[in-house]
Amino acid sequence: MTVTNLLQDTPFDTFRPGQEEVISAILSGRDTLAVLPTGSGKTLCYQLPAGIMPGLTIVVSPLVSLMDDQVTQLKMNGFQRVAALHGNKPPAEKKRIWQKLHLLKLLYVSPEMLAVEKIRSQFKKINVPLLVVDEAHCISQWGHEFRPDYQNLGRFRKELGEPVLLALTATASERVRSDIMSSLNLQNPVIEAHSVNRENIFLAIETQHDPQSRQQRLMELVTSAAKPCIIYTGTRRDAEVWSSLYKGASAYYHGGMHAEDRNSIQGQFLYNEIDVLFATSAFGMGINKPDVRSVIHGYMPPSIEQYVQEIGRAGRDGERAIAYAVLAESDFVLPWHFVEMEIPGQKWLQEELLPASETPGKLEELIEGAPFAEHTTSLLRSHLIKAKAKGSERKRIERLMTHFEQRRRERSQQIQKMTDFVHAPSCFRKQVLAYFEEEPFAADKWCCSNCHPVPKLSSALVKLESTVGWQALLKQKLHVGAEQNET
DNA sequence: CGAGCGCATTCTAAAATGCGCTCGGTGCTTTAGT
Repeated sequence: MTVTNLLQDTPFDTFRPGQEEVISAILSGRDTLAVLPTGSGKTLCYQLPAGIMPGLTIVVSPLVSLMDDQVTQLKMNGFQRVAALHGNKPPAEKKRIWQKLHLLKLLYVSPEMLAVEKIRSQFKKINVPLLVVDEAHCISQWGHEFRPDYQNLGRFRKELGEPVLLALTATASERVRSDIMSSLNLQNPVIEAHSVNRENIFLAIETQHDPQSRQQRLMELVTSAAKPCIIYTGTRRDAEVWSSLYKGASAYYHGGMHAEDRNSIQGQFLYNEIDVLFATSAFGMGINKPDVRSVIHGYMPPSIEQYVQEIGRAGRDGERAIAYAVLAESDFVLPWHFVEMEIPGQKWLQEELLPASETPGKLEELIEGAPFAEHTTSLLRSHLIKAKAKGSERKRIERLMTHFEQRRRERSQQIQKMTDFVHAPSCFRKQVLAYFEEEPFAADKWCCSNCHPVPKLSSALVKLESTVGWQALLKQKLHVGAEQNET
């Protein structure tokens, strides 16, 4: 039986690029790292094997909303033996899932769920042939500081008896790939990687001296930009203020809002009731809106990876789009502040933490009052207070110091590379590809502001309707019936 | 680091200036049940 025959029981006729390779690798028992662009049907890569392999496939997913979306999509496609287990579920439903665990083929969970001892022990009792880590770049992007449970997935896998592992993501530099592989303990995995290059997105970057002129320029750009348009901001306040300053209809979106409001705004943007959205980096993961024509950055992302992820939300339909960044001097400072807030420096470690560890009770007091982000405080707490029973204190502090030093170095390098990137006079596309260690490529006319004059944002749409539009339309017609649900 | 806020100061007033303080991004979880 060939892998293609497996499509018989699905709504699909053919595989998209990469899917067949990934599925074959999994079915032959190989660990797989799949770096596939959004829109390439990543869900099928584990849905098919999960249906075939005996037992329960566990999918680790970063967001509750993402889990629920996937479950809804799969059920709509006729795949019923699937559920999501998370804290927003009413207790009665959670209980039902536990009782029917043996009837399920796919179960979505968060990494935090897997950190709960009682939950892990339940999973250890059943047969788990395949463990999937969706949006696997989170291991590297969030796992070190923000969501440390991402670092424990490797241990969880070992506890389950080393099931086959599939790591899925849309963007992963060499650094992120090796981070994923070492964290999940992937031995000699099959790597199915496709280019991060998005030929249809024009890259433009400019720097204004002061925040006022940036704000003014940003407003001009948003006004003339082809819609729908996402404007990424560095702070929640900027998202709110700029949204109120913008003359047309717009909305804002950030992590400090109530879930209902976030859902409602997201829905309105998805269904074109709002075509201008000012958002922090909270917006985007798992959002599949094909026709976003412009992504405008009013802040500098802390890494090239994050920049690529955010601009990648434009032009998913393959038609032309523009990614525009308008930066101000102050933007180059903000990411350094987040490093300061999350990773204790040598000075604090040497002059505060080390002396405090000599006096009983002083350590707790120092950690609770430390000037760091909440998740950093809890990391210090769990490493130095809760873990007190084992090992010498001095040794544990020294290990932490080495760890923090390395993390500061890594984060600093990412920020520095991003800063160098926006200032460089050479082709932005070539720079991005070089960062991802891909072959150099410069698009003919639709490339970047260092290669060509920036086209008028609104012209993107016009051009598409007259020239590229009919081709896309034809392609769509020819593929009717073969379309897969994007996940 | 630096933007933005409240507050005090400042030539009897009013608006402007300056000081010190605060804040700045991403999300998950606390199984159930007599």
